[in-house]
Amino acid sequence: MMEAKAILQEHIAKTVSLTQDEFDYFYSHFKPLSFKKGQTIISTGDKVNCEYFVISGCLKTFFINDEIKMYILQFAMPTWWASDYNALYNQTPASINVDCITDAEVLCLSNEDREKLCAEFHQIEHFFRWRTNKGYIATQKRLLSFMNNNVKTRYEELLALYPQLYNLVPKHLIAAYLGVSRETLSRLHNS
Amino acid sequence: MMEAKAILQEHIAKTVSLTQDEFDYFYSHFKPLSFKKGQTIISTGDKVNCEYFVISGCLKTFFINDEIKMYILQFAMPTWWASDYNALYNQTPASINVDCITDAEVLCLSNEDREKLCAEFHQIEHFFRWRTNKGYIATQKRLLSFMNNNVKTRYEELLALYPQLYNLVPKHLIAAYLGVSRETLSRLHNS
DNA sequence: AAAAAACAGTGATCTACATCACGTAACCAA
DNA sequence: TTGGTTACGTGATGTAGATCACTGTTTTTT
Repeated sequence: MMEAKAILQEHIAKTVSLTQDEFDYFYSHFKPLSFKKGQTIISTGDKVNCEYFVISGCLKTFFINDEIKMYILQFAMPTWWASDYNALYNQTPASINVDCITDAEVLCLSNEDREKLCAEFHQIEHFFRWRTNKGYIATQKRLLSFMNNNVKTRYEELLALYPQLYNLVPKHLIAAYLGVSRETLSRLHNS
Repeated sequence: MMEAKAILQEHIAKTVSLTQDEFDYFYSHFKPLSFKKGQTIISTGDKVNCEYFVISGCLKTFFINDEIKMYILQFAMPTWWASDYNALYNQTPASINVDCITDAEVLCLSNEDREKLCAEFHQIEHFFRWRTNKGYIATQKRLLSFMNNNVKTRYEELLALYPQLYNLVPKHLIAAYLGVSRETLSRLHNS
């Protein structure tokens, strides 16, 4: 966990410049946590207080329909942020879940602390505006791809973007991200 | 166009409080524009300089695939913002289009001016962070609905959220928003 | 008012993907 | 080692929605 601070600092520095003192203060609000493969971080119905910055490992944020089907919104890799943002910002019970695909180390930031930091430091508010911006644009692109492309194209798009995923996560999770049955995904290889 | 300023002011006030002087200064960066039904605001390939705040009428932002199929990302109604945000923020050529479903009045804000205002006024940066937040959460919800629900459910969801749409926009545009053929949407009524 | 364009409904057929069912291999934990 | 769970592949069949083709109606343009 030695390098968690450095990883966050480098991540922030890509968008805004903080003095070392400012960053130290910023970092002091994060709580490092370790999780084992399979552990749950947020469950449907929970009160959501934090968002999570991934240092190592891989999380997934997902929705379960009819207690049966799972749809994955995001695979969260190192330097990605994950939470149920709807629940977090609106202080409603979680409607999606977050858990660990692999062992994972994360930094946890509470909603209150984020808002406090945003109010205290204009630069930090700027950082979070840009972070959300990127998420918004990426989600919009994914929505378009969903409307526009068939499963095979979306699969190739995903692997082009995140080649590590192919070996890191089981195929049925990739299917759940693509919104397709695992059988159909399996058959895609042979065509 | 008398009330454009009041409409924007009320919209902003829901998220942040600016003094009248601050708001006057903020407003001075917006340029009022009027468009006729059918007019194009942003076309694929354009350099995108502005985002648009809708005062009256209805815009659509959409993507055209293979010069044939259209997918609508957003119907922009009064007090909504519209642009190709990917192109706007990353200064790349537009990949989506914006045009007018009805006659429309909008307020136009340039990318430069937004960033300048955000840098000058912490509160304004805060406003734009929250606006993007809401867009991000809404887009994520729509993505989930896309994965999870069939056309009929998505159609009912849309009409529940925006009852005006049914009479305001032609059915084939609603089909293009739902990502379904106009024939299928038409058949939905009878079932 | 006439012509043209856009909008809307419906039948027939096609297809991508879902679902069900089954078999096999890999990876655990006791 | 063994039994159990999870992952993966593949055939058979079902179905939501796409596509094509045609018709009628409403709106816009001249």
